[in-house]
Amino acid sequence: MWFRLDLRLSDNRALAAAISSGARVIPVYIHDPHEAGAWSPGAASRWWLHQSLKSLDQQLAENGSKLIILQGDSHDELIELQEKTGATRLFWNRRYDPQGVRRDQRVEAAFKERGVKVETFNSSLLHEPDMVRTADGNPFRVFTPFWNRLLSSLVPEPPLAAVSVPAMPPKAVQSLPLDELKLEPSIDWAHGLRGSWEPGEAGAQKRLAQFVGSGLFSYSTARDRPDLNGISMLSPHLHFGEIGPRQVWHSAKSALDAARKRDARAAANRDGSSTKNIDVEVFLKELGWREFAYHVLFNFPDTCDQPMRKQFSDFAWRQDPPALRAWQRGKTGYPIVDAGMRQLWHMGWMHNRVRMIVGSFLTKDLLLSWNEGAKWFWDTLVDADLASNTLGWQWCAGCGADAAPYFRIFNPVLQGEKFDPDGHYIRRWVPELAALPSKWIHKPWQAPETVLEKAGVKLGFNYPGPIIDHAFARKRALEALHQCTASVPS
DNA sequence: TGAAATGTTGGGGCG
DNA sequence: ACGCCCCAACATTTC
Repeated sequence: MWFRLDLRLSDNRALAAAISSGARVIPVYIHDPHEAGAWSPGAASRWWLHQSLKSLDQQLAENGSKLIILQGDSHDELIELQEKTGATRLFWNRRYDPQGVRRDQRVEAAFKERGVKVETFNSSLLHEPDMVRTADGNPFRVFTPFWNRLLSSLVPEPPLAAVSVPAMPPKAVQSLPLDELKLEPSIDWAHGLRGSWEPGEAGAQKRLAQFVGSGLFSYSTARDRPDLNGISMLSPHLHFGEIGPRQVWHSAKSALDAARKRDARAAANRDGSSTKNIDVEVFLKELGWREFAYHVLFNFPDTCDQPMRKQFSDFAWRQDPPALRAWQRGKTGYPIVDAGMRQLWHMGWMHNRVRMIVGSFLTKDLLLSWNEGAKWFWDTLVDADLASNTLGWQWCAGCGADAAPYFRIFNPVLQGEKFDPDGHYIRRWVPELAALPSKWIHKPWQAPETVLEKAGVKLGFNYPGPIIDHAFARKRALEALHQCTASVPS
């Protein structure tokens, strides 16, 4: 059983099939740092991967089995392993990113040639990324019709229960010690990650239970509020396959069914206008965006570097290293932007509403390339996922599938006031502004001198003034992007 | 899964 | 009573 981004024992189809084959199962993970080229896992992802592998190995140890860890070219290592063990079959769950697909094809061909049967499964998506097409046979480029089509043609199969993995003889194969993969940082900067997350299947299940139990039925409104805990935070667990989308889907649906039954029993004198089904619908739609991201990346594999809309191919994004650095480090002078970037730096994750705001700020206010944003997120996010990251950044820049139109430019002050009305999110992540009254916390440069002084804020000294004037930046972006998009439609 | 500019409406002040 | 102006509130259009 070749583990990759499916580091769990429950609802793992390849693993379940391997075990039910009745043969002795060798669980193996192969670390190949060069395989994905520029999109090899970033620092935050490697930290997570280390913890997740450790967790999986512990789970396997409880069964008397263990995770065999290897390092090197996947194809070569697997061939060698097969020769050593005489394995007769190879199981894995399919990858759908371009590099993963190519690698899998190569391995599959090699093993077929050697007479070893390869069996592959889908455990990471609700659908095969090339399952649905528009009426004229093309991949979808717009989310809503994609999702409608998927919903009408998809009955997510129920998740599989956890399996117990048969014990392995003690000296079956040599495994590298996990530490030897050097996934963890040599200078320990990961305390913020440790304090925020529990990588591994158990941690994923806890998150899911927590969300379904207390956040699901306020999701449709609370999801936009970075100052609340209204979201599942499952993204890194889903990325590493510590939990699968079928499990999430099923859990949300079951909770809805249960709630409906309760409501029906107690419904005597209520109007029955529960919005629970809306909440669940909106939540499941987010799984849908994940599916859409893979649909797009699978069918347009060069979009991780290249804009999908070709008129953006030679758009003159500015070069401005100091501005880029200010954005990365959360020192733009716009509190909501800085709060987001600092949250990212601290915990390897950012609320999605704030991702849109910082993405708009980078690409439209600063006119820096979305590629820069994608690279930074790739290195700092624990949920860095090639499909979602690519779709998200091209959405922000306006050059991708179902992207924000060029004139949609977020005002960081208004966004802050709308989605963090009491400034709690700012106070948590930008402590130098904590004493400012809510009225000014999203625009400290407009606050009266006396207010700033009382709050201990010295603009330009302990908190930067705005790195750029938004009204000016907006006009500049409109002009540049209008030029770019006007010539050729689509 | 925006924001700003521009247009419209209607109440109230006031000559 | 009437017309005029102001302007807030809301709606529509434009970027």
